[in-house]
Amino acid sequence: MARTFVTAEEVAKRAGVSRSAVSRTFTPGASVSKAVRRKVLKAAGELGYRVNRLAQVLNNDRSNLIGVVGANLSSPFISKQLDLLSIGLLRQGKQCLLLNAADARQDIAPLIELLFEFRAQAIVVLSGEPPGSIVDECIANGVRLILINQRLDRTDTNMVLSDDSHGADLAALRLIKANCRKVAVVTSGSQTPAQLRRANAFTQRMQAEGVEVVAWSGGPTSYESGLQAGRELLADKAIDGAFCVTDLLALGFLDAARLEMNRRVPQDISILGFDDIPQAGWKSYELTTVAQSFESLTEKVLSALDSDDLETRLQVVPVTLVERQTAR
Amino acid sequence: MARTFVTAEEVAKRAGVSRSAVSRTFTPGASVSKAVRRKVLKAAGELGYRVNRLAQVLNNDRSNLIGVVGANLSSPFISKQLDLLSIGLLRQGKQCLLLNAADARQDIAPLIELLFEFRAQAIVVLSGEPPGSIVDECIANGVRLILINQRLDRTDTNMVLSDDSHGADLAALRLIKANCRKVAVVTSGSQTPAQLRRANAFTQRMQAEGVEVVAWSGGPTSYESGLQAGRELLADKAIDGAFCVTDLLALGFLDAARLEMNRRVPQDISILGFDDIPQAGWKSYELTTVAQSFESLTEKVLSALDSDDLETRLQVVPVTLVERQTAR
DNA sequence: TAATCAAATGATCACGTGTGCATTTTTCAG
DNA sequence: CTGAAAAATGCACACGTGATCATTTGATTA
Repeated sequence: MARTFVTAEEVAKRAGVSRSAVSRTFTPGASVSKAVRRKVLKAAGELGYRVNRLAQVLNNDRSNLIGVVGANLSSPFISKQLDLLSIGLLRQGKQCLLLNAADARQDIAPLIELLFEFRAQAIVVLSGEPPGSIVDECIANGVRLILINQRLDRTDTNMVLSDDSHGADLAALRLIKANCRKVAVVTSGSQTPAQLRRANAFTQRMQAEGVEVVAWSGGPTSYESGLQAGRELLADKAIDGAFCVTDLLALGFLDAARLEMNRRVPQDISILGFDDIPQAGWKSYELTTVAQSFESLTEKVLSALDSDDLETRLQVVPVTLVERQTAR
Repeated sequence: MARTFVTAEEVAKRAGVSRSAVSRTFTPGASVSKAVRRKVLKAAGELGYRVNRLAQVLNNDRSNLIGVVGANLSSPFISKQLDLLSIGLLRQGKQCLLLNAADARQDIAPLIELLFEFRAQAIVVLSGEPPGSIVDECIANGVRLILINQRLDRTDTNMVLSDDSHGADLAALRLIKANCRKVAVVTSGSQTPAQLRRANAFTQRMQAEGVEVVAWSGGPTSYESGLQAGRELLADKAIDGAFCVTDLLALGFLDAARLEMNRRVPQDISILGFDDIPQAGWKSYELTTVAQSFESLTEKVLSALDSDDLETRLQVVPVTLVERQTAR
């Protein structure tokens, strides 16, 4: 028990060849005769030999390890993202070193430093904002850094993000079309940059159109926070529209409106979300929402990882309004 | 650009000490004088030195890498599991190497072999059944294998699973209490062992009580499959109870019943689920369900990883019935 | 001060690979 | 059959670290 792994040396001895031959057998494009290759593969199979990738990296320096940092991994939005990303990475022959930031407010710098120690080739940040010093360090060490839905004010980092402000604009126009006179904009208490961009763009547009806007903010980015928002905001009978910057918030708000605050949706109030998580399409909700394309986001991230051009730094993915049943 | 990482050698040179001193500075419990440690830390800080964990592993053989294999990472159940697990691993100072099996039916053997190459200390399987040969290989190489909600017929593997049959029993008793006369049991087409255990235990109990049971199976484990099940099954007006072996299925079934097949829940039909995912508690559903304790499951896994006793192989975590509004 | 002992230090080895280099074997054309 | 080119092979080095060991430094006691 607790035996150690088989080494190339042992395989070589058993096959009656040099260790180099073993190494070459498992190195594509290397020069080995058929006969030797066969002997090596036979011995390797019998012993259960596996190349030690950690030792490989030592003189290869291509670790194929991609660090992924994120929080709230069980939220529908992030988990979908992680799902697609991890599938794509595997397809690219890369491995996914996952670090959970647990709390979204937690500083992710220590996690990224940990990834440095593992010589990660690149780091994908699903949520949380890396401090500038860390970004510098990534560049200094040749580690590619890719931020999702995070906009940093620098030109030396890869950023892939949905078109938040345009999405917020779509939401605003939709509520105007629904003839709303007084609308709520709901964000979570964590106030991520993406949420702020959406809320601000929305508010700006609505006010430009002369519609009164009430802002609400609180709690984590969750269904429960949306519920709470609905309970508090809908004490005001005048509110006839709401833009929740996240679907989770919107679904909670929707339930509060219909089931607790006695509103008919969309007759009495129009409710819009953002993200288009699977639950938004469930029959009990049929939420009208601004859809991010998870597939496009992931595709951009993967291509940024794969290609060697460091040109296209900022990639904005278009969003679309998905009409369902919660807007008049 | 694409500069390489700083090595201990360079730090030593800058600090005017030997490389050994650098190594010792970063090795807890090693013998270094205050003065040298200070010089080393200063130089390391200036150069941005990070220990190379991959090189460490080479003569340490404690990689601290834990392989995690799973499919459907964006499903509420699996993602919650992964969330808790990755947090716990980080807290234990271990790293999480995530491999996404994409399709639940996919053979996970190649993924586990890949983890061998990275010298993973242990492997946690969230979903999918590893072939026996792989299990043998894990043991031969001293890699601890931990299966979640997967019961293998061998005594040399760690298994952590919820008490499926008891849970199914709870569900059966609840439907009997609701005076159901003809009930449906819904599984997905993937028919995982866990799903089968639940369905079988349920069916057995119901039939023992003289209640007629109709089985339905199809599609992936998803909301949509539950919807489909509801549409097809509820053409039969006699069905007055349903046990869906997964909450996702149950929520789809519930929506089909109420919104498409014109049933009142729970007056006309009682619907039970299994898992207790967050959505089950949402106000629009209020699903009565058998709850798995995500926390307990994760805790067992983590302790199995941490401790060195290989005694307790099979750990069964109790389940509880959560009463909400979908059972009469 | 001298003797004893603990602490600190540097050189060296081991970990498991891939690869450059020199050498040997095989292939092929004349 | 011979000579040249090509392919295959083994040796040795490098990758970056932790640990062992002998040696040196510093502190403590008589």
